[in-house]
Amino acid sequence: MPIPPNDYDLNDPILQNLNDAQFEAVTHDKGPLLILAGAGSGKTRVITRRIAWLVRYKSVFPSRILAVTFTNKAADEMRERVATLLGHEDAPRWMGTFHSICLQWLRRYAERLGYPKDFVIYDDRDSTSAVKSILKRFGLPKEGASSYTYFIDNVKNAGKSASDLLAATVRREYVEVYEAYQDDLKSNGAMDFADLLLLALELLQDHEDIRREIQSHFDYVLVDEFQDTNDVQYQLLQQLVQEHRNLCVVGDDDQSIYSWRGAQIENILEFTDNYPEAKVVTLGNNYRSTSKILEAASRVISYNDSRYEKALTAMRGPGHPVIVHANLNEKYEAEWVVAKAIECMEDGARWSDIAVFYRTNAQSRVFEDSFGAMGIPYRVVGGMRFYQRKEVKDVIAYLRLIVNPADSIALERIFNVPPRGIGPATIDKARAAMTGPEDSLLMALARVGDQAGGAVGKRISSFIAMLTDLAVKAKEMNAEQVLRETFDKTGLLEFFEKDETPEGRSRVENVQELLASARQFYETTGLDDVGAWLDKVALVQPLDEGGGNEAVSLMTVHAAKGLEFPCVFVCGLEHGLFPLSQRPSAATYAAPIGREALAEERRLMYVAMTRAMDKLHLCYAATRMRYGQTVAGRPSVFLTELPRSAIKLV
DNA sequence: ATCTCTTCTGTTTTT
DNA sequence: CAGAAGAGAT
Ligand SMILES: Nc1ncnc2c1ncn2[C@@H]1O[C@H](COP(=O)(O)OP(=O)(O)OP(=O)(O)O)[C@@H](O)[C@H]1O
Repeated sequence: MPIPPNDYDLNDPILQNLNDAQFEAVTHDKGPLLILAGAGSGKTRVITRRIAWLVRYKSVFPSRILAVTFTNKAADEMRERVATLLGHEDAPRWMGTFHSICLQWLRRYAERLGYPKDFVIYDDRDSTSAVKSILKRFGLPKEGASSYTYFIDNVKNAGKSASDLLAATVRREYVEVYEAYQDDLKSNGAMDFADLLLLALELLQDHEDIRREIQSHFDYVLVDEFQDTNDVQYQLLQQLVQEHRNLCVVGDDDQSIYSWRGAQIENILEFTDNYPEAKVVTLGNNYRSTSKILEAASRVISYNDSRYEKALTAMRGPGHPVIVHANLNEKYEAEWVVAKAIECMEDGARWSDIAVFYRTNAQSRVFEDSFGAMGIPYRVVGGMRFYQRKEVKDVIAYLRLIVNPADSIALERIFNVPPRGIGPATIDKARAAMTGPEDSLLMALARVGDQAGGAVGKRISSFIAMLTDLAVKAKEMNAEQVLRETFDKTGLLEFFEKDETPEGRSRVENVQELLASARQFYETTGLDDVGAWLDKVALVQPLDEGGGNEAVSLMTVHAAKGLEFPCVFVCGLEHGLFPLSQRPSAATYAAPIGREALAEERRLMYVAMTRAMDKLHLCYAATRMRYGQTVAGRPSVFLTELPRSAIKLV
């Protein structure tokens, strides 16, 4: 029985501290709902409260709500906030990224699509390896590998099939490589990130019974950061809510920063074309930033055309002006940031209130050095990702091969790590001996070994016996135990330990950390299945805990999306770096930047600036090391777009 | 097949 | 300046 509005208990934490527009959105009943609003206007607050409201006031079962977030971290945070409002037992179970949600469905239904239940997930490096081996097979130059990978990812994110491509004007070899790639992954029992979405969509579109089953699970679907969904994701949503149309999407077109991953701003701007009956709520108050910060950010984004203009009023006082500072080079820049960070701390901020943003991960190095030199705790969020490191990938490749022996990319990685007398020539033979999609590289290698006999044959058969043995044992073990057993049987850890260079030692540390992460996974989830841990490893990048809770955060602007900090530094504001130009040649620092690309860079700048609550610093360096060479830069256009009245040059 | 030394090549952004 | 890939020696 719905409670009439005047009976709402406004002291209920679920309904407290909401303005009229927010309240309206939170308590919207059935049917589509679009919340299109600027930065810091409380969009995430609305979506969180709305979930709680549905459960508490509409008696919706928590398990019948699906909430999609952009990152796993955002999902964790939302789960935590909803749990605070409702208690842990009433927090919805289905909260996560599109990828993690699709994976859960695919684990159940993969066989219906001709994939094994134990399929593995390829990251972009694995994809590139797969492409390279196809190029080799086709006799095409392997230099182009990344452009093929890029092409394949784009095509899949746009939801196009091979036949769509043939119609379009795409070079034939691209289509051929694309098709070979899909076939290879399938026969390897592997899916890449785009497949997780695309194949989940296929489940819903082509399998009536599965569609009904999944659709009947959810009464309400809510999506945060909707401006960064791609076509496939949007189609998934449309399938899910087909019957009840209870779809709530939340976003800001000015914060769309993932077009390179297929994100379509049109999804949010044209939402009402697909859902004409949608209720549209705009939130016009910014609660996060001081008015000077908001004024500066709003001015910058106003230089973009074709936006959906949203009035945004600062709810806070003027505060400090935005500080703009020029530096001699990137080292001075980092030192200036550290000095200013110390000032912030002396003014009462905690280290964790401070964040440093940059455009590219490579820039983090100097800041790490400078904060480290002053003994200030810091953590690098994202960055050179842990699970992508060579040694970590090697270890994981063993586990993948144990779970899924068809994974040829994993086998090619580790067949001779540590060296066991099986060389590239032998693997080439095995590859040539493969008979078709039903065959696997590992089986072919076994046959080659049998035929060869002698020393090589013996090495191969003992390698295969070892893997088989591990696979049998793994069924009875959790991930940590399998890792230890693998180290024991392969001598992998000793192999890494033999290298006593600093890099070698850090490799060993990373492998140890991997063990710890596997142990922690088992302790927190109770899942003793190696496959479950591999899924987690593929989808969730670890939050870098270096420096503990009380640490300055260093991250790319992309990683900062959705976050807020009292004290923010946006660094490297040079033409060619931020905005970044696509082809930075060695000689000239900056190439021309296209209009659309510049607009997206500007949105990125807007995201960066609007993360700041109290203090915002913008800085750049006159020269910077790039490719080991010092190059001169000039200030970013975005700096020239700042309003005089809100900034202070120091 | 393996090890070591040299060349080269390349850089957004992330699920 | 890396990190990967290639060449050449053992
Ligand atoms: N009605 C309100 N009264 C007071 N503070 C609010 C209100 N609504 C939101 N806030 C605060 O404003 C800040 C921004 O909220 P939130 O993160 O939900 O905004 P957002 O629209 O999701 O931001 P962005 O899109 O920039 O990530 C938060 O600190 C939140 O607690």
